[in-house]
Amino acid sequence: MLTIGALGKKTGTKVQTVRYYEQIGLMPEPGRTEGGQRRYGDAELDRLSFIRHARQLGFPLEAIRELLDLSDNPDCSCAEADSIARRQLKQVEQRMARLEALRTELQRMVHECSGGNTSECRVLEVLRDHSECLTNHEEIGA
Amino acid sequence: MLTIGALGKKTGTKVQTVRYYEQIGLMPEPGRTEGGQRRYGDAELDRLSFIRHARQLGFPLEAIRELLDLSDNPDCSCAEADSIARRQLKQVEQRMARLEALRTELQRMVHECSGGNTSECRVLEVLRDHSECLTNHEEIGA
DNA sequence: TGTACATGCTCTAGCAGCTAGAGGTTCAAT
DNA sequence: ATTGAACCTCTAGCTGCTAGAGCATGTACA
Repeated sequence: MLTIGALGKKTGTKVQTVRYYEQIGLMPEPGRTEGGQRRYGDAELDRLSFIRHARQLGFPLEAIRELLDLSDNPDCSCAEADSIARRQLKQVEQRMARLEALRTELQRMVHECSGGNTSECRVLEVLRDHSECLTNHEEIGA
Repeated sequence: MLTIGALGKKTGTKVQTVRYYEQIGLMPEPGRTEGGQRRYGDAELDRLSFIRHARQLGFPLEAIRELLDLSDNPDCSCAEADSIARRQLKQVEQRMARLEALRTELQRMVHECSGGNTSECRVLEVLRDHSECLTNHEEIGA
């Protein structure tokens, strides 16, 4: 039986995060000691490992919830899990493409900066005038 | 003189967002009509364009605050603006490297999935067992 | 001049996915 | 019995917005 701290250590999860997962229903309510402390077994360890691994791959918690459901029903078709993964892959590819464009623009800004004072700083100039940009980087935040 | 809605339209910013920028001190308090509605001039238009452009390039609001300060003092050395841009470039490059690793892993998951039921789904298997991963993707969220 | 109605106002709460802290309790070792 | 680390709950905060309630203003048209 593991304490919440031990569970956290084994999975690389902060204690608060484990409790948070419980709160939003991603982790089950565990057993408790007489004094009210959480104790975890192997099933919970596996589940949390699954969650953390999926998080490392960038899956949002809602997708992980679905994946856990699928994983709990071994007779379901795996098509759905596959489509969740494909969706995630697509997102990653989109973000990469966007970052690529940003990198190009930032490199250009930085390389052209000659080091005078701010009145002739290329970095600030480019920010002031969007038309100086070569690439499209319309959407914010992706 | 522009209403907040017109300003938003010109810069691709939602009205709420403009007010938010004012609230956190990134945009100045504008003049008001007798009835209390905000009215903006060209200086504010330029400032908001600057902010939005920097956001599109992924700069966090705090960095933008610094860049605006620098931009307001044309005699300062541009070294600082340069270093902010370099920092941002570095972050973009780090994120790209991370996404690259994730993409590889997700591609592998997806390509190996043969389409049976979930008990033998590669997607779920990989998530269950981290040791199946080829790449390191330790940190979450980057 | 009246009236419709788009747009404006403030205030509060919510999103993801945690993280940190206050103030108090339990557990395990000595 | 006592210490001290680790646990408990609860609340609030982070980034960068976004949405909605409930009301006021501004403008165009008849």
